Amino acid sequence: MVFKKRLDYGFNTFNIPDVPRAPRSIRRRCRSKRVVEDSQICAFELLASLAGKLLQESESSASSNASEGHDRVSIGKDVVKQEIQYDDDEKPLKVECVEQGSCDASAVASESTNENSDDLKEFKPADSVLDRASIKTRPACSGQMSGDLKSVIRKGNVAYGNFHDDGDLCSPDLGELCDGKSENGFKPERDAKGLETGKSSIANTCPSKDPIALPMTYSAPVNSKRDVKLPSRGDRIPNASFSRHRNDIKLGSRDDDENFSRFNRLSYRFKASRPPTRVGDRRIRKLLTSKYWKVAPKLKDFEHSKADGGIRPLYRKRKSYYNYDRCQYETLYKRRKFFDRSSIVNSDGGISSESVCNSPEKVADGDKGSSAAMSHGACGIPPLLTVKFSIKSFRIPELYIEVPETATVGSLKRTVMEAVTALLGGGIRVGVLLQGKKVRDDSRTLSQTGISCEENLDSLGFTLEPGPAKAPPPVCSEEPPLLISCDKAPQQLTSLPATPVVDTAIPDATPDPLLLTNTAHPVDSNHEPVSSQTDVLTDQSLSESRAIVPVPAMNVEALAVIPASPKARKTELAQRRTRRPFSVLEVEALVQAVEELGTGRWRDIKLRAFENADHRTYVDLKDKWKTLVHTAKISPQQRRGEPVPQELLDRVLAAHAYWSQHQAKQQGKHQPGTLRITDTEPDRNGLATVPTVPM
DNA sequence: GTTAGGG
DNA sequence: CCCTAAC
Repeated sequence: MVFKKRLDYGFNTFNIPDVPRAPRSIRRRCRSKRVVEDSQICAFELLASLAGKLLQESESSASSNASEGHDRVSIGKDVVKQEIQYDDDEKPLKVECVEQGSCDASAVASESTNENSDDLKEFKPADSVLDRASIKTRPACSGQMSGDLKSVIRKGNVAYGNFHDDGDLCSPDLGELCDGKSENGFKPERDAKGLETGKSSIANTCPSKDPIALPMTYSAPVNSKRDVKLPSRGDRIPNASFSRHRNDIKLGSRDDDENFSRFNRLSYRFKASRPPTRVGDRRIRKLLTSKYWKVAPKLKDFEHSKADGGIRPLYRKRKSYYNYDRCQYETLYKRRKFFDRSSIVNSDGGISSESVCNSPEKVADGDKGSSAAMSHGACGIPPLLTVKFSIKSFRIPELYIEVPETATVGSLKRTVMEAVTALLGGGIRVGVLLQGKKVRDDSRTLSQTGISCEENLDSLGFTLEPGPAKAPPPVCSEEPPLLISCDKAPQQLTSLPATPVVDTAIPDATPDPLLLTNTAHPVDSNHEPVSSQTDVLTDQSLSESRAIVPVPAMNVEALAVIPASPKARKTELAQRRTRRPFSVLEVEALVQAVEELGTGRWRDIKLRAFENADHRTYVDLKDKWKTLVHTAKISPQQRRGEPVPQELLDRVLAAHAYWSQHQAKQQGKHQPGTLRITDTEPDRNGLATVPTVPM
């Protein structure tokens, strides 16, 4: 929380300054500031609550008064209220944008609000951000949320209904959506709703056809209504909030291996943004230096260990794992701090994300884009013509991975992950290829470069290159082009990741918190661990969601940090690992291992009982044992968390007493009489009895 | 890199 | 869980 707050603040500051000053209403201002903080803090909950409300409302209202505008309104109001309370920030921002006339989503929303309060309100439920996401997904999704909303909306607004009806919404016709939205005022508020929608969609796993579409949609609406739109800050802000949500979500998931893996995946995304630290990071850095990453060594060690059965090998292996874990952990933890950035990365499409783009229409917009668009908008340049880019996937630098046949799929994933992490961690740069040639002049406009020509769009590609990302000035870039659109989005395109390295970079913020959410959700909901490192690709739904979400912009923190001081980074680094309480099974395994090996040999214990639990380090085991001993000594009433069977606690005390006397360290041979097991030599592998808990 | 402890 | 001293 603390961190978050910091971030938020930083973000706020950042944003505020960024936002081009436009006349804002006082009210809005207040809101924005307030909101930002609040929303960020508990965006997730807010979303959840909002969703719940929306559903309820929609149900009741819809059923009772379908046609009445009032009903709608009421719903909208409720939603709005909540949003305001929780997510005020975004709105205010939006408002600002609107005033400026630059924001897409926000603009739409504002218009709707102002012009057609009724319709608009109804739509509001979905945040702008959400909208994007939601829009795509909703149609496909059967989620309650979406369904409810739909019904309500339909009743109230024709446009909205149409939207859904199209069903294909997802598809392609952003224009329609946009129009409908704008007209109806669909535009919604971003905050909670957006998240909700995103969630619902994710949860439902509805496969959205065009993940990218959302962003597009976003922009589209703006265009439709108004030609010009500036980039909206609102987007950025929302992103921040989203990112948070995402984090929360992520955190929520855990414990399973799968989850863990997810974690990793997610983490890697984040990781990209944050500066490498610790062992894992170091490794990564090293890896980065070379074009290829080889993971094999670890595996080799592993094999040897098995063959030899010698401790040595195991030891190595363990170490490697340890490091690995470290990395993962770090990533995860850091992700919180960096999540913003990371989110950006993600949204952009991380390495593998597919994003889709659809509409070829020219739109002015801003929010979406991760970077470029935003920046442009910020500048306030209203491009008449916009180019839309659809990025289906990123092309990444060649990664060479070598693993033994005996390697497990999990290890392969980790390996890939590591490579990707390394890549991201090292910093990524986006390159633009036009007709096979790199476009190096960043100051040229798309039209000048020829990118705006449809003929060239086909030959347009984005690449991710290792190397410190240079962060283009986030806010205003000279480049005017807001969006790039290409009908045929070249597959090679990749979204850009903002700057991973980020600390320094202030890259454009990316806007979408949604992505984060989406990503998270999908993962949770259905996806199985995808085979490939990038889950995103695998899952349609996932891809969608991800695609949709743009990803978070850099993180607020980063931004904040920049201005502030380098120290901030430290804080970031400090990110704590997510808490993963030991399960009874794990405790059981730990107790048994300690009974056999004694205390003081945590590395061996780790190897014996938790070798496959990458998230449990020997330090963790040692700490757990410490707490177990303490727990066993206190009264049951004083214990917290998942109750540990008394039987285990008794064993803990027995083993603790035994080894305290025998000085476990000396030799593992002695086993306490109380302890059951047996045999052995602790040193080697003799005892296999201990169950390994896969976590 | 491990251990052991304090925080 | 984190951080560190000590080894």
